[in-house]
Amino acid sequence: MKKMNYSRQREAILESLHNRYDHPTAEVLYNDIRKEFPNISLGTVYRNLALLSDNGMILKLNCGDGVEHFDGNVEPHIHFICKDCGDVLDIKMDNFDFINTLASSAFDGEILGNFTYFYGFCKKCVDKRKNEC
Amino acid sequence: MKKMNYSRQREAILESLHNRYDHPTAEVLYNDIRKEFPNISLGTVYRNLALLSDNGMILKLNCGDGVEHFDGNVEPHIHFICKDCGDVLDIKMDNFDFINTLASSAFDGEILGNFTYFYGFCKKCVDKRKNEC
DNA sequence: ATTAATAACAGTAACTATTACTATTATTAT
DNA sequence: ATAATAATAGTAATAGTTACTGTTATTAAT
Repeated sequence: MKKMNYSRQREAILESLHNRYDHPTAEVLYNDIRKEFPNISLGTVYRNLALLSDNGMILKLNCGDGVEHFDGNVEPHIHFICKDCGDVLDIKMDNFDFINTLASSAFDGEILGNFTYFYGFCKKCVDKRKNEC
Repeated sequence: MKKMNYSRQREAILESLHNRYDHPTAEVLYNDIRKEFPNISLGTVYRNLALLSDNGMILKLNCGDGVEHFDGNVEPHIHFICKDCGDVLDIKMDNFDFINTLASSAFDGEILGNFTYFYGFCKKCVDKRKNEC
């Protein structure tokens, strides 16, 4: 692990990530952190997100929208993507890695794991739709 | 569905996709098709891939490497990504959408489905590693 | 078969997300 | 306090993708 000096910007990025629930993109974090550090540069945000995820302190997520999302919660958990608002939320469900065994027996190679995202409508958007009717 | 006139370029793209097993990117398809149509433009490849996937004739895959991959097989099936060579292969396994039910009971919203990718080493790369030892 | 309407094209420019570069500033160990 | 260097802001560069433009190909109607 490369030596890391303390930096206030990096601390703010990590803190912002820990205070959120929606697994933001670099751009979203950048706009959030600019309230506290108006001069922070987008490059700093990207560089620190890369450092933090390389060191296992945050997760980098590919949610299928072509943009990187970040997660301050490194405990194993599952992600849900809202088709309506695009938010990425956590699902605290039991581990289902037994599907790896199902896949192994149908595949001629070595299965190490899976990435799985659930999608649908989050509570917020389900309620919004109800109110529109 | 928007009106589509016949085009030789589009036919070649679809045919190339049907003849492959590795779920290529637009760039890879472009280089493949240039053997037959040396003047085809990358924009034409992208435009046709978008048209074909909008019309349900091919699949657009987000495999987590930040680049779009395409699949000429629209039958429901599962994908595997090789950590070594990057190839995206099919797994013909039983449907495991019962995990949606597991997720639903742990989530306060509406679960419609999941995307799942398995990863590991494909047969080709497992064999390559054996030979290196 | 000709023609008119327009879909598709090649080539290029523009755009978006991300990474790399550079001169300056901040942190840390001595 | 100082020296070494990590981190920064600001900017330039890159990669993947989409949009634009004038020309060509396809189609449907005469």
